Amino acid sequence: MVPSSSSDRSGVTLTKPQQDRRERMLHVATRLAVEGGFDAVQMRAVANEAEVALGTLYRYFPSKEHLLVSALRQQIQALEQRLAVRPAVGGDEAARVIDVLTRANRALQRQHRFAVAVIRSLAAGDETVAPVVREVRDLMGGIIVAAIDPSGSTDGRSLGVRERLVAEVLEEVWLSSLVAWIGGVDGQASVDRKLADATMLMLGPR
Amino acid sequence: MVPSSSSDRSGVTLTKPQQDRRERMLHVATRLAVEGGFDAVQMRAVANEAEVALGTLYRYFPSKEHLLVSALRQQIQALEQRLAVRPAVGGDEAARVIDVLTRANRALQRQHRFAVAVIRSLAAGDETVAPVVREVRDLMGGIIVAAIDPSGSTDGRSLGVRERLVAEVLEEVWLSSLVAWIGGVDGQASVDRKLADATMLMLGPR
DNA sequence: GCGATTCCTAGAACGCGTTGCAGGTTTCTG
DNA sequence: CAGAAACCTGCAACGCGTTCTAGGAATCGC
Repeated sequence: MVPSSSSDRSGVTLTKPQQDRRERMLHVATRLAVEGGFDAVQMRAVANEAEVALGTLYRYFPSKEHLLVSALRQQIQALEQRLAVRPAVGGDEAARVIDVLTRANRALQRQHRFAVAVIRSLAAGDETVAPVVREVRDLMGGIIVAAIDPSGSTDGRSLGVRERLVAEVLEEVWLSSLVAWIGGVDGQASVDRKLADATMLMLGPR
Repeated sequence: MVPSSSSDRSGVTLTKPQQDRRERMLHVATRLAVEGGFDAVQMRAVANEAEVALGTLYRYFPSKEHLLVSALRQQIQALEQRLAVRPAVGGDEAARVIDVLTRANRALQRQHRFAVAVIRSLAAGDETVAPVVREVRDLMGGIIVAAIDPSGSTDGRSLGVRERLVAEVLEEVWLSSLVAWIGGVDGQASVDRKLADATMLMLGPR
């Protein structure tokens, strides 16, 4: 595990007041997203409420999407910590994976507006957000891998090729069914169902 | 097959000049998206080049996302037609599915800018676009199902539950890996690879 | 401690999606 | 064919993401 930096940035280290500012901006963005969704996260509003100039906000997060995906990353990191404390339950691989993914979904589904805002940003296809998107996906992939193999081999070296691929596919299904949900194409129950189906198709008995 | 309407709208029938207008708007939107991507599809520009008032454009397509997803629907319908003429090749289910999905991807990958624009719109989560998004997903699902079972039983009544679920999962993987591609998270080759992996995991030999 | 550099603030300004409005034109109804 | 209704046009106006500028504040190198 990395020494002390919990909300790390790539490369550069931030001074204390800078970490504070960054934290405030993310916090305000999260709150506004929870309360009013994508449209309510207005850059001017975030800057004002975080007591920061608009230009500063843009210096830390070069776009609205970047800001929102960063907020999601924070949430998923929190989820990861909770899972480290209370790992997935269940006898076999499939049960554990379904348990973990269902728990992850509940967190999002409790906050539809927030989910819409961040998932939309995740899928916006802005090139400059790519690094953060990759982090989010890696984080989620790691969570799934950990559910498949909770033996604690941190680097996952012990995992077979097949298991790694299964985790990858599940990650895709996760994102995509969330997209279908936030778009009103599917109900929120079908996110869980699709993930369970996919899991059983790949890990369950034929 | 439905009588004569090829570019149908839900319920209402359009007069000839209206169909023409609709066609022009979609055509211009597609061209602008191919040439310059999401940002180049400006509502004023589309209206001007399609020789239509801005208000009229909004009457037909209540948002930019709606317009772009409709353009995608048109393309996928075209793909469906091509596939009807020249069905998927390959001995077993897995090979046929991979063939079809690879072909579908090539069409998109040849036009990165268009792909970014439409996929982004597909995932924007705008509730008013939901009906069109559903159509796109159903269309794609149908294409996959047809690849699994090319026996021609149009309604798919002969298909087992498992096959239906596999098609659903593949549809999710398709969208999600496209999202990863347009976001610059993955290279374009990995879209094909992920789809092939998922297909083999579910339809191939264990 | 002091100049240089980087960071932060306040706010104006631009571009584009979206909406609203005042008329003219086409299409429906009887 | 007359009147009504729906549709279309041209254009002004609003809101918000993003960029830019000018100047003050903090930080770094020596």
